[in-house]
Amino acid sequence: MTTGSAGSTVSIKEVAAQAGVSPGTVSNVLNRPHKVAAETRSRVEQVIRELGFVRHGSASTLRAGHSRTIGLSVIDIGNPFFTDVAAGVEDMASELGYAVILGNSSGDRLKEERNLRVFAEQRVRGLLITPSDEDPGRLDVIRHRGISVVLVDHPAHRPDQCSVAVNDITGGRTAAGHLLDGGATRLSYVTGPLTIRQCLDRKSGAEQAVAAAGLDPARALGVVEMPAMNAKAGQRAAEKLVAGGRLPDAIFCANDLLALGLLRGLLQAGLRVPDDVALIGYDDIDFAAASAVSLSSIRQPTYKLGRIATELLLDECENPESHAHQQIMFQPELVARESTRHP
Amino acid sequence: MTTGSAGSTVSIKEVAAQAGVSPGTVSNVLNRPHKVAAETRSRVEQVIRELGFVRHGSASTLRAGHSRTIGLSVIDIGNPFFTDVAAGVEDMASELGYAVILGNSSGDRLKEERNLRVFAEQRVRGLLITPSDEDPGRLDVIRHRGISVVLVDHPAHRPDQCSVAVNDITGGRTAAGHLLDGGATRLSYVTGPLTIRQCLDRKSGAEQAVAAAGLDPARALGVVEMPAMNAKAGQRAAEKLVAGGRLPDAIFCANDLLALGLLRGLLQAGLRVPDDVALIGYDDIDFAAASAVSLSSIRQPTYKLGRIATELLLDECENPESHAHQQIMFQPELVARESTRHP
DNA sequence: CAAGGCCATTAAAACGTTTTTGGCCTCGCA
DNA sequence: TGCGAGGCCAAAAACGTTTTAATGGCCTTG
Repeated sequence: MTTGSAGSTVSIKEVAAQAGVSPGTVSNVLNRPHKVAAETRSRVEQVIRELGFVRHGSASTLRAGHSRTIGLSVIDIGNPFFTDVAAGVEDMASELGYAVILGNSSGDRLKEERNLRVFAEQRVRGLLITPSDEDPGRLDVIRHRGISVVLVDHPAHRPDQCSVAVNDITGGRTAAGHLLDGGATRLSYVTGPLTIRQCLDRKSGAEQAVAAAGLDPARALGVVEMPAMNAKAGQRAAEKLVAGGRLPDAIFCANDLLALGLLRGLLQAGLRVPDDVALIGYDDIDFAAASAVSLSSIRQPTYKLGRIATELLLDECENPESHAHQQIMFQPELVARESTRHP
Repeated sequence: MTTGSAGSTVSIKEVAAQAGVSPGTVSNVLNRPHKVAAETRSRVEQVIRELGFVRHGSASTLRAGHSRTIGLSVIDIGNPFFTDVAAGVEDMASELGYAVILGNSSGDRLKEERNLRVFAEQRVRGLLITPSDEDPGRLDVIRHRGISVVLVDHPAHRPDQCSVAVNDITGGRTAAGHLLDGGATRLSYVTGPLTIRQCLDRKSGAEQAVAAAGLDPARALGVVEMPAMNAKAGQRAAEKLVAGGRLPDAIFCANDLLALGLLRGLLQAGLRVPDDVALIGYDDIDFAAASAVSLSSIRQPTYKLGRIATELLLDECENPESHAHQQIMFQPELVARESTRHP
């Protein structure tokens, strides 16, 4: 008999009665075990097990003023990048005893607002968010409630704010530099909307690399801007490039989904990768290594991003006085595979 | 001035005072708008907006006895299959005003238990779970708390339980049948652990198809069982098959991740797909269509699975008396692409 | 004109914890 | 033996909402 009776939920009071102590003592066993005598403690713990007591999180939140949940708002849970981040968040949160409420905005501002509202209602202890645009106002209404916010995959512009990001300029420079190292002189950058910071930064990096190679970015770096960042858009980009004639020597895609679609389009058009055209993606998602011509990419520490962001957030929540805000910037890493194999 | 003053959180009492009504009336405006006079209602709503009031979810949960969150426990959030399901759950829950707490077990039973505990603490209104094994006992401790459970991608064995699943036997039969239709006579089934129900059911289906074609399953259907179900395992399976000589005419993989890895392994070994060997996967994840040789697959209504499961769950929670338990079984669908193009 | 019924609202209790305050008991020391 | 200190625990208030029972006013009806 290790579970309580069916259907009913057992409260701290019943545990207290059964153990012959007061509810306050049971609460202490739960939250400040060191403050209660060893013998009493073990007796209470025994009863807790016997009755199958589990704390009522809402009552706890109500009285304590804060919950043990954090909110995670991402732009596209279907993108393996965010999935990996979410896995990191979930693991770290779980280790620290927190639950994660997931909000997926799908890039829709209305959905994002609705999610923020839910987070506010749930009185999440803190919020992890990859903002879908640069508007800081929406976050203020959360912050004004006293909820800490950590930006994920987005550098904070203000010092009173933690953030965890990866240097996209370096990444863009590395990717383009790698293509140039392979002998390419005419590059294309296939990207999603340039209103997205990541896309824009990677473009800047690529331009830097082109300039550093003594070329004129305006001539040597064509830009193909697609409305979406998935495989379908990548394939359309390939068709566009092929139809336009005068293919570049090498192509840099703003993410791997685009690159995989592009790869397929190129192969279907009878082109060889990397012989006719080299190709590099971004994110190094699992599928990059598994595609027919394995895809070179720029690896980001996604899982780690999620873990660290969670750690920062909970440190800020639990130790507000000693907490030092940090804007962490990781460096991405080149992963060279077949799609950019140099001749 | 549409937001309340910074730092402090405004309660229902302050709204009541400001609007010149009692807290109970404000609560009624929130929960039973029809019970309050139109004029009073609009006045209260006005004040709510002005003060930026948002309901304290925990207080509400505590008093009302149930929350507006549901738990979602999946086996591997990194698998696009589950990601799609999660997206469906999240969308439907959000539409119905519920938040989703995500739990990822990574196939680890301990993590699953920990997640269930968190769900219990949070007093989730209901639970969606893809059980990682057949043990029903773990769920009983949740159900005994009065929390409704809907099984996802797993048929319920009991009539007092909702479930949403896809017929894996039909799927296996369809996949193998398609390969046989293409002229194959020697098949291989590359699968994850056969302790996983889905893997086993798909195998049964494949055996049925082979038998229906007048062949002996024991001879015509080789089975390659891998410990994992990702691309890496698929590639190793390819190496295994190639090294073993005597390749099959066609290969059926228990999921697309395996198939994509296998595809790469075959191509690297200089084999042509589908000319030398045909290949079909399972799940029809996005990447299946984007691989160099586009992958035939068995499509499951994943997103819909998530939506319907959520709908069933919340109907059960909100209308316990009128709710009729349902065990829904969808039929999967063949998606033929290049990897099984018949000569 | 009085009685009864209906409607909108209020007052107050309750949900299950946490936390503060204070009291008892024991132990050590003078 | 007396006193102070400190450890352990009990009692009670408080968190913000929901909900039930009660109240008051107004309208209808006899």
